[in-house]
Amino acid sequence: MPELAEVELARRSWSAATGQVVRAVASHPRTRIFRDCPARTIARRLTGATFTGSRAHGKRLLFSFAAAGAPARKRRRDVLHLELHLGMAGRLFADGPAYAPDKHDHLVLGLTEAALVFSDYRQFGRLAIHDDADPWAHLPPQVLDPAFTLRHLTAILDRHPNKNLKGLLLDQAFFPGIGNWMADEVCWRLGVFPGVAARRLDPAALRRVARQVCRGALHHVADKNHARNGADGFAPGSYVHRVPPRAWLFQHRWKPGGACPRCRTGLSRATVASRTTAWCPACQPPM
DNA sequence: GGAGATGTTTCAAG
DNA sequence: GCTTGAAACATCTC
Repeated sequence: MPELAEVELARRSWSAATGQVVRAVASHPRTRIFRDCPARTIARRLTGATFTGSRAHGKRLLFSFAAAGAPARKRRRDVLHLELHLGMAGRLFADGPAYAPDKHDHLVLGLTEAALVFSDYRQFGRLAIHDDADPWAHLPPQVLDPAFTLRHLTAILDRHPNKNLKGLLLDQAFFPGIGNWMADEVCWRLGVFPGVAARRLDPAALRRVARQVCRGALHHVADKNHARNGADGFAPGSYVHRVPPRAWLFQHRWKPGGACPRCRTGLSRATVASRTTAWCPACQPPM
């Protein structure tokens, strides 16, 4: 599930515990989640560390800690980061410090006043520990970054003239954070069949629509006024999961007999770029 | 029981 | 070298 907005929600669910100290780390050490970094390494490095902050980039999450025992004045040097990817079914949530881990809770950070949980029944998610000051220095610009310029996008399209639009949108090196439903949403708003080759696209229109969909997804799914932890009567740490409005393709793409919210034509479905893809045959005629 | 899944990596083939 | 496509991963839901 997790795309841009849900990753942001996941980040916020843990960030409420910023400032607390990790007292204990519990895990299911033999699961695939730990294929990049052994569970015991994570437990050893994080125990005693102070949770100092978090960032998200596309579908990646980075939680920063001040190492255990570092004098306060030196803490800026003794940073370590827990990087996390939610894969297909991973989720993060916070609970009380006495939380009892469930079957698929692969990592539980026991903090002073909360438990931070990474749960993932499919185990496509992954974890890693970084020591560099900025482990994300090499990542490409995000769609909503100022650096995601028309020139930047035009260069991508020029380099991959035969790649199709859907495949382009799903590539995290080009459009970090865009996943299957957001890719379909962009194609639909653009009025372009997802299988169309990059060389036939208008870079300015693609940039504008991709930014619209990213902004809209963050607004509708993870707006701070709606989705803050503890807001709307939800328990602290729980997910508050909104969905985009009915005018978005999102609301119709999985429904049997789902119709285009713009022209009411029945939606088509097929595999494009190896992923299930929905589009409107009238608004996005295959060319 | 079988198919498919809002993801990524790897590998083979064109 | 570049691109595409399929398989693999593990488990749940329909």
